[in-house]
Amino acid sequence: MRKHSTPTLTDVARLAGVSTATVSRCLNEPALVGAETRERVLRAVDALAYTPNFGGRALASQRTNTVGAIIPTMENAIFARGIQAFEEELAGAGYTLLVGSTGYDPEREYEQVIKLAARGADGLLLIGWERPGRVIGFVKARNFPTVIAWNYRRDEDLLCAGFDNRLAARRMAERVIAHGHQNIAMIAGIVEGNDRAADRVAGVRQALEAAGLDARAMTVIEAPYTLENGGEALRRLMALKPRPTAVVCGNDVLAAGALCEAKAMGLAIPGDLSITGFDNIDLSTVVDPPLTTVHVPHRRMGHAAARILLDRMSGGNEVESALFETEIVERGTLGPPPARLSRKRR
Amino acid sequence: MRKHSTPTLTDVARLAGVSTATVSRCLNEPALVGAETRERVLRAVDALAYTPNFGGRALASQRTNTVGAIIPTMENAIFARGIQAFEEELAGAGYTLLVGSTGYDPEREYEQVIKLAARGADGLLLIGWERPGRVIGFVKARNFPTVIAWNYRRDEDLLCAGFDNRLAARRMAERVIAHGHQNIAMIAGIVEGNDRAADRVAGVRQALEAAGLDARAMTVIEAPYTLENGGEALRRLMALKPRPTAVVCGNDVLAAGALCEAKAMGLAIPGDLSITGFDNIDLSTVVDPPLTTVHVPHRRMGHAAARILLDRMSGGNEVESALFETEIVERGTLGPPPARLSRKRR
DNA sequence: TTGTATGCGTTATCAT
DNA sequence: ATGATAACGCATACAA
Repeated sequence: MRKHSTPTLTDVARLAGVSTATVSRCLNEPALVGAETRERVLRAVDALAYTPNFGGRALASQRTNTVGAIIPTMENAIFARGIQAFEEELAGAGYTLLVGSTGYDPEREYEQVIKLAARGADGLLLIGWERPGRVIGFVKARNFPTVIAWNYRRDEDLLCAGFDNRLAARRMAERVIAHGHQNIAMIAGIVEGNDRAADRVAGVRQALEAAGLDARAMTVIEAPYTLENGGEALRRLMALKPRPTAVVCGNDVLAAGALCEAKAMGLAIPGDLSITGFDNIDLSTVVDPPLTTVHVPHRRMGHAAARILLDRMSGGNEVESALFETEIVERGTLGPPPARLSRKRR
Repeated sequence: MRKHSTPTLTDVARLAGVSTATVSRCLNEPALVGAETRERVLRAVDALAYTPNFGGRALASQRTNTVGAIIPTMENAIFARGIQAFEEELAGAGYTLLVGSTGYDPEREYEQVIKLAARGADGLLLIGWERPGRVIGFVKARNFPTVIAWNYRRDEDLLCAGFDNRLAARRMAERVIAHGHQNIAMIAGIVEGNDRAADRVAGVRQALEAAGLDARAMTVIEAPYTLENGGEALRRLMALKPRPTAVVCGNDVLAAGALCEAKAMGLAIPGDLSITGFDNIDLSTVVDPPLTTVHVPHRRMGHAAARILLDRMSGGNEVESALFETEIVERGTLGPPPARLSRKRR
């Protein structure tokens, strides 16, 4: 006896008194089979609780109706909404989504790509553009249907569904500057190997420069996206002299962490300090005061990514990359800087 | 040309000038092959960027080194930590985790089980006990290695790694009562088909009863775990006369939503109203005031579930179900009831 | 140590 | 409309 014996096509065929070919047809092209036979076969399928073996099917048909998505993390909600939408659209077309995460480690991403390819994924979604050459090399060499999400870029042979992280961050920084801030610091994600994080820093720098402020003097603390890191970064920022009057964060989680820590330090938000987020995840509405942040149309982006990929997988070539607009949602953490300039003078 | 042509064992064998069997051995049992041959084979593997085809391997070996986990949702963080730990332990033993979600729909859970079985999963993790008979029927009929997590129960043939949801909720309610509350309401998850949610309600009822309060009179609002639902439920609760002085929530997300709404209504927490959560996810630390909630040792539970499953998959039978203790973490949302009794008298 | 040969469960081609 | 049968890519029992 096998470990847990599973009925096979042969079992069904025997029980129904037909050939395996007929059973297979019943399941895949029911139209090609006689009504009465079909009846009998389906009864047998039911009786045995038969389910087609995936490996066998993949081997014989060279397709899996499976696509893989590799995201940096499942731990926080950043990717949940977009991937969910991606999955929905794919499911509608009969595809199953397999998702793997890397913990922001490029090496693990490569492993995951290989693994998904070995599992016969028909297509692939990757987050962002910056990664070791061999991942892209693999994808291009195999002509593997792939879509890049979460960051927009023009590219000769890879399509994407994303937004302009640099511009979005720039707009937010401009808004902060418009409120009167001159001394702005930033808490960003780890920039190395993460083009979204890097672009967000670059965007803030651009805004400073355009406003005639010293962009290179801006303090940027990089840290993985956790509440604790946000809090710790804020503490370091508040030890600076002069203190920044606004902290632009590359992510809502960092911003929420910073916000809590600031309150714990007795700072009034936004009275003493302004803080902004990025992503507009649920978390940003529930902190007090709620975060002023950048809204990203995650769901639409996920849907678009799926449509692009479906087109590529079916050999199409007409769909184009999709660029999405972001939007600033002003809530409670951005205000004018405190009017303490006089203090210095004394 | 195939859609995206992938090198096979045969290609590697040809290039290395050996048989396919030798190549296979090189990859699976390197010790059994000569050093010089191995060298040559591995070079060929590298040159072709060969990766074993998963379907072929599964078909030939009848194993996939894959286990499936089916969870109600990936949307909020409830399951993230535990599943992460589960995955880590599994990865250490060479297994890959596939996770599917159901949106709390039992029908979809059945589909996912079938799908994972068809994909050749060697084992399965399910959340909680209550589900339509055919899922359990399938698992038992196939003798499919399975572990139940997130809720402890003694069972003749299914093992689990979980905690006592009823008792945990009861202890929390006892704590609330000890603070002097007599009029307690509850915001719970949807109880139907969710034994964790049901047990938590039952636990609170037990505590009331044991304290001589009218357990059946307690108002319970059931809702899916979202911030909005928590907020809306709170509004309904606050319309009750007399108003409850404490709201016990079956989940941190509901509690956070309720907390925000309460503050928006101008209520002081815990001065005017006490609120408690359940799960101790990150969210609970970042709201203001931070949530008093029930800590669940998610990581240890995930690890234990993995060890149980690994044992079952390797034909073992010695590991037992694991029961974990929970712990109340008092933070800022539980206090004594407001002393307004006099008001009624006037 | 290495090679030969068979079978895993399915699909797809070709007959009938 | 249905049935034989040859792949698909790999692991493994057995032979050498």
